[in-house]
Amino acid sequence: MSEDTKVQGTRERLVSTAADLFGRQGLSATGIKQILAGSKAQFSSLYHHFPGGKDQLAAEAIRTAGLGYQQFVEEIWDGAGDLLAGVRSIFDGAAYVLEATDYADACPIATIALEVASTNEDLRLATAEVFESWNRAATVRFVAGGITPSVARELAVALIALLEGAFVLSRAAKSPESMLVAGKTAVAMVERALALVEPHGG
Amino acid sequence: MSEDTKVQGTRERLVSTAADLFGRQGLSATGIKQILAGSKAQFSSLYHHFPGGKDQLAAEAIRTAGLGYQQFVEEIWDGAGDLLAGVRSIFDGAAYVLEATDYADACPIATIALEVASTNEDLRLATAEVFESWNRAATVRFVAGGITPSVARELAVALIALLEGAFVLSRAAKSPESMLVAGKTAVAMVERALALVEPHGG
DNA sequence: GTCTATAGAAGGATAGAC
DNA sequence: GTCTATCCTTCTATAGAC
Repeated sequence: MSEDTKVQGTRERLVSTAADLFGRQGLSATGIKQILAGSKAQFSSLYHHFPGGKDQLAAEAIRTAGLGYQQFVEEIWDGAGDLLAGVRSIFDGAAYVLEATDYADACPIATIALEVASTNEDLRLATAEVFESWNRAATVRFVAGGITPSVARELAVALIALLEGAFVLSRAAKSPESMLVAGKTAVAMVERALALVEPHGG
Repeated sequence: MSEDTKVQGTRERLVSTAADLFGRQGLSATGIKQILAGSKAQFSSLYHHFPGGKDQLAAEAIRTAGLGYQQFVEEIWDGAGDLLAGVRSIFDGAAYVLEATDYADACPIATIALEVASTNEDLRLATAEVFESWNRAATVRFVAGGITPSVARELAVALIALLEGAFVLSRAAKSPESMLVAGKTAVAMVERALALVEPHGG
């Protein structure tokens, strides 16, 4: 009867519900009661699992959702034929999810990141660590594709910036245009870098 | 003794203070009392000028700050030698402002845009209109540079996506890296488009 | 570990004197 | 138009019975 025998314990449901709500409407706009209702949990459960209250829950939601999104993207990347097809799939997939969820599901941590950047140092660090983890993962893939480490890092940063910016613009406009254009741009960028690796055709 | 004889009336101070706070910590995290304190105004002033309360003030703050940032960027662009130098200056300027303000001053409406995208249709539309206005202004400049309208539109979208995404990443990391890389990427993008316009050297 | 009840502060908004 | 005081709700967090 230990906790890990449960399919999804109260603690996991709290983190998952919190991450969803934080991603869609932000940290401050999401009340603890709303999280409890969505998790079908009680006050006592929350403060039992997270003595630090909302902030501790938020820190864990950021890390869990950030890692979850990274894994989601890496699976898409692995499923694609090559580096370039992977980049294309990431942006196409993001555009698809945006439309399918009426532009509610986007980057799980961007809203929190902007909210806390100047107001909560612990949470800011949590978001920074997530983005840095994404950067490292993308850089590794570009290096594996034969691109030099410094260029690979720049490609990774640019790719993530394009993705994050397109999330903002697409959600605001309720249109996939920005995400599709961002994808086209990212693909062109990576294509150019790869062309420098193998200037000889085929 | 009409309102416009004053240097900056209560109404203007309210909008300006609100825009600043919304941009730095978000809409939900910013209380009306905090806005009043920052504006040295009273409750009655706020509800006199904005019968619709916080939402009406937010809508006006979004439009005013959005237009203000557009003018700020357009002045930078005008001050630069050419199209390409303008793009470079925008990102360098953004990186400079980020560092100078300890990563507090970034896009004035991105935080709100993400907060309200799925929760407040009026405010979502206000943010969408601002971004569309930026898009049009940038597109016009690229077209004036000889780029075809459809490519110009894509360049504008990509430029703004890079800028917005870099704001998120740079604020989270408290580092200018993302903004500088985004600028480099934007410059390369525009360079390539211009090269197709005048393939002959000089 | 789970429930109810409630404290204590902060939120948005309004009333009414001046 | 400006000031003070206040209403009502919501928020986070805790207490205490079981």
